[in-house]
Amino acid sequence: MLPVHFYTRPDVVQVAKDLLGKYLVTSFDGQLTAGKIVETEAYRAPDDRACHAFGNRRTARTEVMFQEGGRAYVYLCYGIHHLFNVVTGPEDMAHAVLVRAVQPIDNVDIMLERRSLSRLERKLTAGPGALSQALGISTGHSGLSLLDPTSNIWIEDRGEVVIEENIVASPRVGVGFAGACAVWPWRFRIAGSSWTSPAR
DNA sequence: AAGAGGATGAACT
DNA sequence: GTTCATCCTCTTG
Repeated sequence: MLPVHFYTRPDVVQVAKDLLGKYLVTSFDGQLTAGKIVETEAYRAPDDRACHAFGNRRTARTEVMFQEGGRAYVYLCYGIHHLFNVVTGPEDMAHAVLVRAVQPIDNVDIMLERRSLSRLERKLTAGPGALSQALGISTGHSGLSLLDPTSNIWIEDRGEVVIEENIVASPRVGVGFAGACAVWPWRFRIAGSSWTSPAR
């Protein structure tokens, strides 16, 4: 389990890069599933228009983003998809990292069943809605601590190092509404990974 | 109280 | 490449 100071650093862009190669793990009803994080995006209030907490506006939904780093922020997108984010930064800095894709690692059969798929293919966990479904994460888990030993969701360092040269940066996906912020290169992928989401 | 729109994915052509 | 499912959240009145 990653220590609290990994999450509370003030530079959310750096945390988004550092999450590449870490392992996102869930354990619900004794069913443990895990995937290696291969794609992330950074979101940063108050100056980032694409961030739900743009302008440091607090709502019931975004309140968790203002808490100290190390919690899950999960919200519903397009009425269907549950998108998993990691809250970062100290308290009152509404920063978060969206996990956009993982490589399936542990108990792939359980993930396949949750996604109603019969064989291992990229769409099992490529895309933020897809990986949340594969790992069993939903909006009901928003606000959960990733540091509490009794938590059902946490992130592990399994000793893998992704060097800067192997990180591909590009503009974030689906944020065309965000004006000038839309071109900020805050989407990060592990170079050469075949498990990242399709570019748009 | 009502309406608009979204950090997507799947199934089409 | 295009369409559309589907519902919560936020804005406006």
